[in-house]
Amino acid sequence: MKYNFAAIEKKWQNYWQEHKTYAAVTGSEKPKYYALIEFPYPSGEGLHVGHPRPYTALDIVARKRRMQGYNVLFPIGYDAFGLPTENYAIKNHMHPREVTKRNIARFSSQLHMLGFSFDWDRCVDTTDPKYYKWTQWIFLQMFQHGLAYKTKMPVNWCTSCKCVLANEEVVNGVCERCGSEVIRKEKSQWMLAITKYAQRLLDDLDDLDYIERVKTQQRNWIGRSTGAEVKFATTAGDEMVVFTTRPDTLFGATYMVMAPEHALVEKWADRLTNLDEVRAYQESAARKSDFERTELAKEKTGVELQGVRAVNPVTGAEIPIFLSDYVLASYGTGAIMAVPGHDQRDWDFAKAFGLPIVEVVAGGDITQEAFVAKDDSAKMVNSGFLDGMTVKDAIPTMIRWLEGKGLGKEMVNYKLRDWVFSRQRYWGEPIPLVYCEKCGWDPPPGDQLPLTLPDVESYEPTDDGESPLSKMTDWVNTTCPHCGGPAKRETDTMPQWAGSSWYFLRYMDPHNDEALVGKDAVNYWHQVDWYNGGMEHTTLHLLYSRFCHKFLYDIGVVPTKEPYAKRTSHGMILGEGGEKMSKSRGNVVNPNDIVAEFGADTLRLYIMFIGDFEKAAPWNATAVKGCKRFLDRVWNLAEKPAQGDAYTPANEKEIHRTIQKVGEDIENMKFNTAIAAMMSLVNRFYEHAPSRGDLKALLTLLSPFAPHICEELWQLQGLEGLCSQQPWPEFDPAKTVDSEKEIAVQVNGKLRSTVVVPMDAEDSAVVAAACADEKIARLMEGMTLVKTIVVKNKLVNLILKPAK
RNA sequence: GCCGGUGUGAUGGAAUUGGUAGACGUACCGCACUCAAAAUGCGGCGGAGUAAUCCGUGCCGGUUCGAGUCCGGCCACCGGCACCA
Repeated sequence: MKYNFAAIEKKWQNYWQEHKTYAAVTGSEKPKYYALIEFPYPSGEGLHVGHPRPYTALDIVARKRRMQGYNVLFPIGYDAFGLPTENYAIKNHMHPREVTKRNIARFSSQLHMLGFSFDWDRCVDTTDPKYYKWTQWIFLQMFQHGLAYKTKMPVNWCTSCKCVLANEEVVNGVCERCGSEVIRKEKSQWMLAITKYAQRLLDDLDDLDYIERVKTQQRNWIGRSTGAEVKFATTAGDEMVVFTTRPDTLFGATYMVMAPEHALVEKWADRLTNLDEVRAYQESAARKSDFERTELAKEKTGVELQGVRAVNPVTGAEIPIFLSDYVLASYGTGAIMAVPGHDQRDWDFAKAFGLPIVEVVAGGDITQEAFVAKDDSAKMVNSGFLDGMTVKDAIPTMIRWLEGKGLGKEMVNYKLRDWVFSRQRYWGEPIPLVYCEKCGWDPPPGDQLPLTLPDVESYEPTDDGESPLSKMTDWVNTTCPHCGGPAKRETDTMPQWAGSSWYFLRYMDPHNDEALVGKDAVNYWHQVDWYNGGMEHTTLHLLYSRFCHKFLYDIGVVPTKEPYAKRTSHGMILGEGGEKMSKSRGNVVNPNDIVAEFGADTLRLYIMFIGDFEKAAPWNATAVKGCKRFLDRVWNLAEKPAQGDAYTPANEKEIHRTIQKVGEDIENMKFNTAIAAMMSLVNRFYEHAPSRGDLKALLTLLSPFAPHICEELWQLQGLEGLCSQQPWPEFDPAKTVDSEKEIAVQVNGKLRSTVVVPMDAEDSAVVAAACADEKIARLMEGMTLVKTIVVKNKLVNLILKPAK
């Protein structure tokens, strides 16, 4: 009989679904294991061949854990709010809800087709009111705990999406999603105070089992720097507060710079003799997009605030104050002390504006460029009481001096900004707050959640920058829950990342209407044991969800500080030419086509065999055949019942080794070499006919990778139960070793021959065997053996010198 | 500019972490089966050389009995951050 993959795969998928073979059981006596993949955004295009890579990898892990006796939670769901769906709906005059429904149905059937062992009863959909009730609930909790606040601020505005973006969503000055220009716009926005968690998000990384590049990327994004806050007196009376990482260079501060948006400018407006010039500069800076600001980075621009001067607290000198957009309003205090001798940006500005440059750290040539010492052992000069000290000592000395005078203190700053949490679009969770002129912001009357998304006539984004919901006056106008007076609902919706910040908790208890997750469930499942996802989410979803989880920990909803114990990441599947797969390049491979031609098991196998799991790998249409051939060979070996449940002596050692190799490789995500090992075993079975016991071992090892064919062959062998429910096979280390070993013989470090010696042979015996070798004996003629190096069971190196 | 990563046959990639470079697969070549082709099975496959041998893991140098692996200096490509004081 031929290997009829289509029929076999259908048969077993139906069987698993009917029997709920992969259902997770909350409260089971077995040890629990929670394996998680990032739930997909159900786009209109359906799955492409990149999706199954992480899915298959963790499916393999989940299946192996089940065989190892764990109660496994391996769930799936849909992150379905978001712009692509909304844009599609607008274009095709459909309701986003309908588009979402259709896309989810398509994704579901494709995921079923690939035979993943998801617990489908736990499927979630972020756009389901029963789900987003709890997304809204979390937001309200944050609001009530002072972590959500509304403020008018310059935000990133995508000119095409007509929507605000988080910093994390702006890439090289353009919209991460559509690539359009992003400009700065003053808007009143809901914010989440993720910065309050910056230190914890940083510290707790240390104990997590995340791959290193994820940790460093998050650390860089959080961007902690230590230094001091310093107060400068001004001739206007107000203090100017700056942040600096180099308080040791205070003697070299020859001027001050404030961000163009700095609040003191307004306060000092009356005193400024060049107010028109200042206003003009402010306006030109405000008009610049982020992109332009960074583009023009080389040329420093600015304007002096004439009429007010600052006083350097250590030199007592009056120094000028400038506005310049190289100082960012959103970092530190929005103002700096400029030390042109030792900061290149300050140096550039000082040169452009003819300002004095003073050397306070010795070792460079400040007439040529700013001197930024590579280490902190450089010596202070022109710095009064710091003279002669190293930079290392001068920093704390200066901080203590400032503290003593009440002029400053030690200070920590982060690059991380608060999370802009409103979007002016329709297809998102409504923010459940109402505004009353008298009472301010409050949860809606009756505090009833979910606050469902009303149907509107048009989903089009508006040109005035307001959400489409703002046009729904019936819905917008409501009553104040405090005073009963007229109030208005918030019309912005939440960003895409809201629903995905906590979905892993919902999987633990997806049908609970009383709580976002029940105590029993969360105490049982605890946290995700292994989470795999894309690097592109490192500073977005992954950081947001850690923040969200820490907040839920603080209010007692979850028992762990961190959501994910382990985080790994997969490389992208590229098109045949090594370029990214995309519709416009026309190089997208549709998994349906591969499944139709070769079957799901072949696709799963190939996508895991394609290369190093962590690295990008180009798709190769002809190489898929190799995996199909392998399964054909397995089929031909095992389709007819074999005899004998013991391992065949000829195959035994190879089987034990393969069990060890496959088991270890799965744990280390080296799926490609695990498959190579099984291919080798099958090649051996073609030389030495396998017993039924040999085949059992092969089928159980292979079943996490290619579950359908293994289940079928298990049955054809007349074996009991399901292959996928067998215990994971054990290996005996003693049976993996050879009795004899071929070792390399080197002469003066070069490979010259090989000899076979008994395992663990004595060094002297190895040397003797080597010298007895014909080729070696020839090389030794007329030479003296001066030294031998023996590496047990590996090689022997003979050092020879010409005999004199 | 700063921080990561990568560089191995025609090709995707292996290499017990300093110990026989190229496992496994693809492509290609040969043989068997076939009228023939496909499929399948078996064998070959880094380069040069008839051979003995020599050369070979981006480039240059070093450490070592021994380097794809460690160190120093370059080059190329990929990713992240980027006027963060």
